Order: sequence, then structure tokens, then C-alpha cells
Amino acid sequence: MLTQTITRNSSQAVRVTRSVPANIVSLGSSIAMMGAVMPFARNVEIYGENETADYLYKVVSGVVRTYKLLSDGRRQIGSFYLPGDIFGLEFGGEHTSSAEAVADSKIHVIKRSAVVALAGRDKEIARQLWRMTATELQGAQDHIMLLVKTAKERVVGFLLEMAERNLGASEFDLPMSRQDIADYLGLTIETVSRTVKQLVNSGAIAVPTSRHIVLRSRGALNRMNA
Amino acid sequence: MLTQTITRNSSQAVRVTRSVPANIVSLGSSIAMMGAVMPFARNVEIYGENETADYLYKVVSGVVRTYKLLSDGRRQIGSFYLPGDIFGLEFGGEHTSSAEAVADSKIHVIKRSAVVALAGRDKEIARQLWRMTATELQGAQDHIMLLVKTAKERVVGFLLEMAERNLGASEFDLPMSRQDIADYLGLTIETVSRTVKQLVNSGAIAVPTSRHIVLRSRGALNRMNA
DNA sequence: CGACCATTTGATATGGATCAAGCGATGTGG
DNA sequence: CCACATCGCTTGATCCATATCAAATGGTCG
Repeated sequence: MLTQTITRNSSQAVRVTRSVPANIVSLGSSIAMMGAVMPFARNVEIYGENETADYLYKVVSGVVRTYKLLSDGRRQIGSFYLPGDIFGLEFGGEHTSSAEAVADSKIHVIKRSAVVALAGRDKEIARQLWRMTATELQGAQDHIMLLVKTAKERVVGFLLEMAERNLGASEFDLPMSRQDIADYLGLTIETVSRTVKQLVNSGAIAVPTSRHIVLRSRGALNRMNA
Repeated sequence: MLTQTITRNSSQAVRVTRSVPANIVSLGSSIAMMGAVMPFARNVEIYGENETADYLYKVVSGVVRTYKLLSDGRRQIGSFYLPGDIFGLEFGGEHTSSAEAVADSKIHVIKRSAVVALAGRDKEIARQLWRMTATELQGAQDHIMLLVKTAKERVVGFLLEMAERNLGASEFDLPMSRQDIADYLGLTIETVSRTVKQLVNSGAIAVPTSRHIVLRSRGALNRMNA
């Protein structure tokens, strides 16, 4: 089912932690000054499930997917992370999913211990760590709702979600493959492909190239979204 | 599909907050001394989706389900909460699901503001709030993995989860109906019923009464769990 | 006892998976 | 720079797991 390079990228982030003023309020901005930016090529693993979570990550450019495998090889993608998104934050010491670059990406890598230490001193940072986990939870709950819907509803839900992530644009590129979409939605690529075609035929969307989506009728899409 | 009493329980928790020593370490125990225990009858709503999250809750006895409804009435149960479990904690101000008593239950109700205030003073409490959210996240991720499996795998997964929650006992009562199980697993009650029957026929479990489960072969069950 | 609700069982329908092939774009080696 | 191999996506034919529709059974409570 999957054909992916499992080449392990073994280079490590160079530690560039600087002394950080105590009144930092935004985790995102404090992250910007801690750690280093690393490039990851398409399909390269960023971390593996059950590995020690020594770092957290912020997408600078590109896209990342997190996923879990079932024993028989079925893959379930948990989330896609776009530029600006932070991922890999765990409460416990281990990653609960694997992470890979969907496309060539630049990722800010920050030592977890540095952030946790910062949170110990700065209540606001601690609060933001909590909020990030809460946001992830919200996303997982939305994902659950997606997975109990029909194929058409799942695809529509996915496209609307991607549109939102693109600031509500009604035209955008999909950075991930049909297989990625299928594994995110719990469908097969054939079903994704056929469902997209249906949406095109109904005039709700246009797909000038397979990776480019144009939302033609939000109304129709929202109605199909249950 | 659903037949449930939507009687709103309008009584409010009496505030019984006492002054709490600053060195409290366990959120669970601090909760035990804040707020009041309230009874909720079977199928009575504890809170509704989008309501202001003024309280959080700890199950003293009985069982609670949280759920969301799709516009057409399909219900997805997010979690079941058993005695000792805390639920209803939100990072933001609103509940993201509704909550109902599955059976007659006693619930400890705590003012959220009291806990948040406590967390502002006590770093350890703040950390526990974060951990609770992380635990919820973990549960939601496990739920996602359940929802992409076959019907048999879902039912087996559910039974193993319930066994774990009963301290690993290989014999336990199900406090919830087949409809609740179906709505948790994203299946119909007929499929749940038939799948359970299959497991009985294969000798993996016994079901002396519909609400009582005996795990006969963990090995077989684990093998079926993918 | 009788009514009601939960669960099971049976018959049939169907959405999405599977199996198989074709097509178009992309990149690579000669 | 072309030719061919490869990869990602689509399309078609068929199958099957689960839903749906319908009815019977069982359990519980007034």
C-alpha cells in the first residue's frame, strides 16, 4: 500500500539556544530564537513513534504528516502541519506518532528541555503548552467526526478544512498525494478519486490539475458536509 | 435512532469551596474538597455542547458519556467516563461536547474558576491540567485508530479497553447499551450484536447476559485486534 | 400480567473496497 | 534532447462488509 522512502535522516539540530528574556509571551516567537532550522527532504522521517521526544518542531516551509501504523501495515494519518504549525509536542517523554515531510520542508527544531525549563519559569509559556495540546485535542475530535461520515462528506470536509487552513481561500494547492488524503480520511485512493470526480461533475469544485482545487460553490459543499 | 430523555437538570451545584492548603499536589484530591456531589439520573444531560464551561466534573459513581451530534442526528460518542475519571475540562470557555449520565450517577461538580485560580498559584496543579488534556488527546488518538478498523476489530478493541478500565479484569459488566457502544464505534447496533455473537461462537468471549462480558481468550482477542 | 424497551435474528441492499488496467506527467539516462 | 521508465492518478468491473429494513424474542418494571 505504501511506497515510501524510510531513509532515516540522522543529522541533528545544532543547539543554538540563546538566553531568552523572562517576559517572553509567545511560544511561537520564543521558539524562533531557540534551536535551528533543518531541511527535510520529501518522505524523510522527522521522528518515529515511541522515540524519545527530545525536540519539538515548527514548520517553516513545506508540509509534515504525522501517522500511526497498524500491525498489518494500514497507515492512519493523524494530522498535516503547514507553515507556522508546531508539532511533536508531547506531555510524556515519547512521541505517540511518527512524523514525515510530505514535501521538501524546512523545520525549526527546538530542544524540548529548553521549552519545558522556560515553562517552569514563565507561567504564560506553560499555559501555551497546555493550549497547544488542547488545540491538538480539538483537531483529533474533529477528525473523529470526519471518520464516521460518508465518503463524500469526508472528502468535502477535508477540502473545506484545507481551504480554512489557507485563510479561507477558495482556490489552493494540495501539498499531499491522494494516498495521503486517503490515509487521512480512512478511505482508498480510488474512492477519493471517484468522489472528487463526483464533486467536479456536480459543479461544486473544479480541479484543473490533480493537486489544485477550486471551490466553486461553498453553499453546495457546506450542504454536503452534514 | 436515538431515544433519549433530554430533560435538562437545572439544579446547580452548591459552592462549598474551602480554603485549600497551597501545597496540594493532586488535582483529584483537591477536587475532592471543592464543590459538591450531585446526582444525575440515567440519560440526564450534565452539560451541552457550546455551553459555557463553568464547571468540571469527576465521576463518583455511575458512568458518563460525552458525544456530538451531526446535523442529521447521527450521534458520535467521544468517551465514556467511569468512577474516578474527570471530564468536562476545557481549555477554552466552552464545552466541545455534550455530556449525559449513562446510568444513575453521582458526580462531583467543581467550579472551574476555582481550579484555574488554584493552577495560577500552584505550578503542579497547572501541570496536571495540562496532563489531563494530554490524556484526553491520547484517548482521542486511540479512538481514531479504532474507527479505521473492521467491525470485529472495533468490537474487540472496545472490549479490551473496557477490561483495562476494570483493572484488567477478564470479567466485567457493560454499563452502557448496545446503542451507546454502536455510537462509540461508528457501527450499527445490529452489527455490534452480530459481531459479539461471532466472538461468542469462536469461544473468545462469553456473554451470560447481554451486559455481562467474560473474556475467555485474551490471546485470540489480541490477535483479532490488529 | 401486560406494556415497553433493549437486544437479537433474518433478509436484502448498497457504499466503498478490491482487483485490474489505462493514462498522463515527470524525470532520468543514453 | 529524446525515449523510456516510473509514479501518481483515474477509470472500470466485481465483490463483500456493513447498513438498512423488518420482525421476533427477551427482560424489566409498573
